[in-house]
Amino acid sequence: MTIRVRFAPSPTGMLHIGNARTALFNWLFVRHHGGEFVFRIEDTDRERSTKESEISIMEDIAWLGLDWNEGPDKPGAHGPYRQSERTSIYEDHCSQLLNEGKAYRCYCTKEELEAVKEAQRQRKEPPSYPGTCRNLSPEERADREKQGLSSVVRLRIEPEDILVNDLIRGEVVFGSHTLGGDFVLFRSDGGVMYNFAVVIDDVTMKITHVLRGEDHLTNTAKQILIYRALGYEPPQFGHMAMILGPDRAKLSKRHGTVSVRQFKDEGYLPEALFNYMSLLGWNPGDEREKMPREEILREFSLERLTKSAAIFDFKKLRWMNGLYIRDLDRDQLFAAARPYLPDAGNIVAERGEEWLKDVLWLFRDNVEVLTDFAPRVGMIAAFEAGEEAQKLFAEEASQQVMRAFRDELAGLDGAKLPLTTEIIDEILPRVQEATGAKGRKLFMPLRAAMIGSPHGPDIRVVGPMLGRDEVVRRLDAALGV
RNA sequence: GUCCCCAUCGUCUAGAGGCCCAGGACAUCGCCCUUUCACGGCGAGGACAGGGGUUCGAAUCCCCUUGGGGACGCCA
Repeated sequence: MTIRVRFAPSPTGMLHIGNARTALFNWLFVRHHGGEFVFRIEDTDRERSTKESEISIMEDIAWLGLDWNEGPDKPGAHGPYRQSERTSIYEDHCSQLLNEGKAYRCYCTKEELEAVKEAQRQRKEPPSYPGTCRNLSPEERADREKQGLSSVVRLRIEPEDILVNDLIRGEVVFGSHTLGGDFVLFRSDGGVMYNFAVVIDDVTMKITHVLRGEDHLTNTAKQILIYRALGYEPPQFGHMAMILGPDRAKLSKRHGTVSVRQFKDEGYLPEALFNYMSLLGWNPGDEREKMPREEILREFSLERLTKSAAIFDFKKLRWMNGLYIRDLDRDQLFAAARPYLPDAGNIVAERGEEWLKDVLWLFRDNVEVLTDFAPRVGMIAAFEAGEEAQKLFAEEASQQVMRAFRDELAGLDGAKLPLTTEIIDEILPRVQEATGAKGRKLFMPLRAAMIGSPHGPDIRVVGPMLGRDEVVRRLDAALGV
């Protein structure tokens, strides 16, 4: 039997990093075993679901390098793949349960239910549906229907222990009485409830393995009851540990960057995010951390999943992203960084693409995310002196160094141009001798004048990139000429 | 409150009874490389939550306590 997994987000916002990791692990598992990946959209909440987020979620999953065999955009044998298009399937199953007496209609109002719940809270009892409409006689039911009362459909639960045989957690037992009573399958407005839709979808889509977050563990008990009522065989379940924020609470917006789109916008590489996420709750069993996609895929196994929740370490992700940036060759770096340079168009028009590539290459060791390039490139391309540079310029010693260097350059024999590293190496000792400045006293003012910051790349390399005239111009500017 | 899950450095983790007075990585600090910053290299500090068992021997198995998380919707 081929293994089939699914990723089933609800399109109510950007792809969250927790969901992305769920998708990633499903993908790793199924691709490792040569199975099929189903993309399903859980849009039964019509209020909050939007087409835009459906699209953006699929884009982001694809950006991460994950692919799927069936989905809203890839019709297959088990569609449709949007829950909003499957209502008749749910309704049929619901009628079946109603006819068999395994489910029943409940006419309680929200107010009545809320009052019951409140009373239970007062008594420090767990909230639970009291079963008011559980054993309505046919007459009572007809009476309520005649009154035009709206109803929900509830599943009839009997006292029993429900065993969840979890791939990751082992055997977990739930008493059915802890589930909050007969739960709702269909809303009074005719909308299907999550747990019911999921079961029917997973069955009809022939899903064999359900890998999801641990927050669904209690749902699993309910879902097993539904499988049983419907007479279906449940799939294998595996509940993965959660990802937490630095405060140990479920990772959410207030922790900062939590959507894949945001990470992309902030200049993270999909390879880095892929690698980092795969290490949250999984590891290859040895000391490897930076692993290419294929290697992770090859070695992935459910047995190596961690059971405890992991705190998302933004710093470590940044570090790893820096590693991946340094893996890029000159052209790849240019392609990757260009979208993050607001001025790229002008710079290329003015100095050419090769020049920009040189600059990016020069800064690649100083950078952790792609957005780090912009300010650096900006300084060198447009020469905006930063605060530290300004301070240096004000010093008399710096002025002397800059003036001496400027005069040397300005007086350069035309035959010696264009400016090269060798020429600068000839000039530097003379400047040093003339001013008595050496070490950082010598280099920092010159660098600040050239790129706008006392820190950064070797001026012996930057000089030739800018050219003699431009360097002189910048020195003049720094000297206040 | 009830139910469920989890528990090794600040963080991610290795560890499936002796190889562990616990290894790696991020972060932090120091040194080296570098006429700057970074990269890179080397090094330091830093953990088996507590208590009972089981065993010749426990980070590893069992129990309790504590701590953390999750779930208790006519949301998904």
